[in-house]
Amino acid sequence: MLETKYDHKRVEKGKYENWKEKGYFKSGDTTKKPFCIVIPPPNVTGKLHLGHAWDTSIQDVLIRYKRMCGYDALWLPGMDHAGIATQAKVDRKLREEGMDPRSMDREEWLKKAWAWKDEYASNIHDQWATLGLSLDYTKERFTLDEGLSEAVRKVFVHLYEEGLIYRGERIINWDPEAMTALSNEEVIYKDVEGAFYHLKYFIEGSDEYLEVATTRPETLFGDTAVAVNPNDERYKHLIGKNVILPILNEKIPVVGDEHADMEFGTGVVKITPAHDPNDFEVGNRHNLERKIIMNPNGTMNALCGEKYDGMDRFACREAVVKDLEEQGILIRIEKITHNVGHSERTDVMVEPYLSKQWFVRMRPLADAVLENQKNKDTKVNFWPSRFEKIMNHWMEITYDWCISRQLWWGHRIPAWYRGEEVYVGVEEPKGEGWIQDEDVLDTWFSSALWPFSTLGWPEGNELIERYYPNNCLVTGYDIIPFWVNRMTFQGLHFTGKRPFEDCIIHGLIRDKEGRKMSKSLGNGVDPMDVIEAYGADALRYYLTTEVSAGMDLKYDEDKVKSTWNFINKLWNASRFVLLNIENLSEEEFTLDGLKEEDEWILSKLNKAISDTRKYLDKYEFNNAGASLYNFIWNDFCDNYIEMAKFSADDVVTKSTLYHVLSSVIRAISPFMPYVSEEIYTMMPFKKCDSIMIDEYPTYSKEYDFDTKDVDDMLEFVRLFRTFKLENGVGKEFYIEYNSKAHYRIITNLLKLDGKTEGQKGNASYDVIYKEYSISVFFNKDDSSSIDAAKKRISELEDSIARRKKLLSNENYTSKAPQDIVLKDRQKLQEEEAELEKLRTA
RNA sequence: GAGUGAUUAGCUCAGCUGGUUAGAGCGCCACGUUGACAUCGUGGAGGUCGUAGGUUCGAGUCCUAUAUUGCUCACCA
Repeated sequence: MLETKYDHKRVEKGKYENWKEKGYFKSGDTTKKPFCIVIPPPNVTGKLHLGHAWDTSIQDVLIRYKRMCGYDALWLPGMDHAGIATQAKVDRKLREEGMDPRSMDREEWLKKAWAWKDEYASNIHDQWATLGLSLDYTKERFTLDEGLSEAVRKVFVHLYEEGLIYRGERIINWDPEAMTALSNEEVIYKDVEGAFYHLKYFIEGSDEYLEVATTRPETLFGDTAVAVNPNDERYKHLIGKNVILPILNEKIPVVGDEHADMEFGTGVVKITPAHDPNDFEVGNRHNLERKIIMNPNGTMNALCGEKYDGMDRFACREAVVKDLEEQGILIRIEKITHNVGHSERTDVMVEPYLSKQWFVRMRPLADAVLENQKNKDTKVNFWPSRFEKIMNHWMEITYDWCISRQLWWGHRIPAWYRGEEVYVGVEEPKGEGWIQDEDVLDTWFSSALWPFSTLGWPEGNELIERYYPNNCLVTGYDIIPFWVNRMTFQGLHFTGKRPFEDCIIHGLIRDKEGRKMSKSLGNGVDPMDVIEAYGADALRYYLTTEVSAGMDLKYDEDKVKSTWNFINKLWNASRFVLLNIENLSEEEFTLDGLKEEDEWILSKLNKAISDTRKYLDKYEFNNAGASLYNFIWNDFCDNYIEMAKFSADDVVTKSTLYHVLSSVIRAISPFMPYVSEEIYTMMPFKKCDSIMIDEYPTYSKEYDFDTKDVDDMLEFVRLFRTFKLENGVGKEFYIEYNSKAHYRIITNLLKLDGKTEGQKGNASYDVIYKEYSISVFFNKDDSSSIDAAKKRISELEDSIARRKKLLSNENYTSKAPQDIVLKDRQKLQEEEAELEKLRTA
């Protein structure tokens, strides 16, 4: 039998292993309609955090719900190799062990990385299990699997042949620590303290100079021109002349280019084509030389002169400024705060760097998405819909995607070189002397294929046929640019279909103060610690029902605690029911001859179930949770169970208790799989071996009744209690029933049995509501304190006056919908009747 | 600079296509251990829904402006 207290550790122990062993997580029953979600693959870099717990809990609620609704539910698990993130961590670990990762052999290094992957994958599996996620492990994939790698090569080659992938020299975002290129999305802009250094660039053969302001004086070694606006009257005449580049004392031309903004600064810009994207464009327009003056690790190279060769870029800035000052070139230093790009993974300042990289030509792919989003039958539907704008905006402004990374951990680019020859193909080219590109692809290049590569694409097979497009994708809004957008254009391009019909977007987890959870702030919370303290069920319910769709969530442990209390409440209600229906058999079970309170709770149950289903179908998990919470706590525990106590021997009461409890635990099971299973197994009879393969409860028309009478009685009970408390009636009092209404439930709930005999007190009061009226006599020295009636009368008078005024407004009665006006008229009548009774009492 | 959210009770949040007297949890106050639960029960206090206009018979909800704050994107060398 159940303990008096819910023990989450005992309840959750062993259940997951049992479900997994019995094969309940497996998909593939082709007699059913398919429903498929693929998990956003977590990085194999570490532990899952609260954000993962939130994201996966939502998916598990959905998949369990659909499974119980009779779908062949596939939730496909997997992980992401997470190129740069993993490589950075593996390198760090190797360094800690005294090894230099960069001097290792590539194959040797990869062995270490795979060992790391295995270790972390196993941690993640344990965490998934603890969370209770019903993932179909028979279909688990990893982004570096052979099948997925083949899909990646196929996509690369295909896009190359279509001219949508090309290799070119461009300014890209360079991470000098990881020593790799980055995409725009991997760059995070932060405000930093900096300065404008105003410098003199002397005009050749003259004492005159142009005043050039720059935030990066160390890049002057790469300057190959100075630009002024061709319409700028101040400098127009200088176009075509030369200026002297400081320190190096080289001649560089003055060019006229629109890029120079007359309004900004001095109107003169130094042009460094190899180290600034705008300057690169200017350089192209004027055929300027591209001087790369830095090494890949962020140190200066020989072009900067002997003094600066090998110096770190930041040390070089200081040294250059000092030299310029000594040479009288530095006019002044103006302190400013500006936005500077940092690497998402290593947090170092990103260097705009001229480099030969592979790119995806985005425009045609993005346009296809924009076009498809106009078709309501084939578009990706966002929930909430406002997030579609984020995707569309990105599609409108996106430009070519740099996909090559100078890393080892990832899919090696399927391109081979032999002298000037380039070969791009799925397989290695035949013949001697071919050398494969050393670089790997951006992690997101492979994740973009996840919805179909995991199902076996490019081989056409029954998995693709059956589960693609996926029904849903669940992720946070921060991932839309990185992932959702790329899945969408790749899906459209390669399968001709959207990758998923619905894209459910949630927010970010923040700490109690609203700050992002991060390692540097030390405000992170480990979901495993929360589960240890309150159980997976409490954490899951809390995360999935706390906020409305798309909103951020401020994590508050007290709320997890109160969710635990809610589960304890459900636990104890179940305990009461199970104690009372211990020997109820399936044959005895009957819902014939329902009492009015039975009809009442069954109707409330119906409402709760249909609301819950309605909300789950709209992915409004918070509303679904609230509807179950209110039903369980208010209707079932506070009211029905109290009423049932007075007829607990009745087989109809027992059957009703059974029916309600059985429905409730099934309805809440997707949120709380463990505790619902525990209660399910203790039911005297049940349909299945596990709640997770039983049916989700449905609305049943035959058990929908008019509940007004019981609602009225409960309202009377509330008024009676209020009166007793406010007037300090205490336990000793005497009552008289004043009307012929039946008082069975009221008498029981208020424990009025035996209150019709004994001493009448000196004070008295009539509690009246609708057809119910009871006079209460009790002892009180100061009977003048009884003002509850006055209070109620004045409430009624106010309300009646308000309503009369409203109903006398012809604009209202003629323009408002008639059912609403009718309701007002009825309500007015009721209030007037009640007031009349109170006055005559 | 552009886009997009938020602003409702002390705190954290709900509030669907506009409908009467705006809800929940936690916290607070009073009372209460009757055999599911004190991790509980009963009752209560507490909000002019950021501000100013407008549309409407009727606005937390729609429109305009504005303030504060968050996020995304783009940015000035």
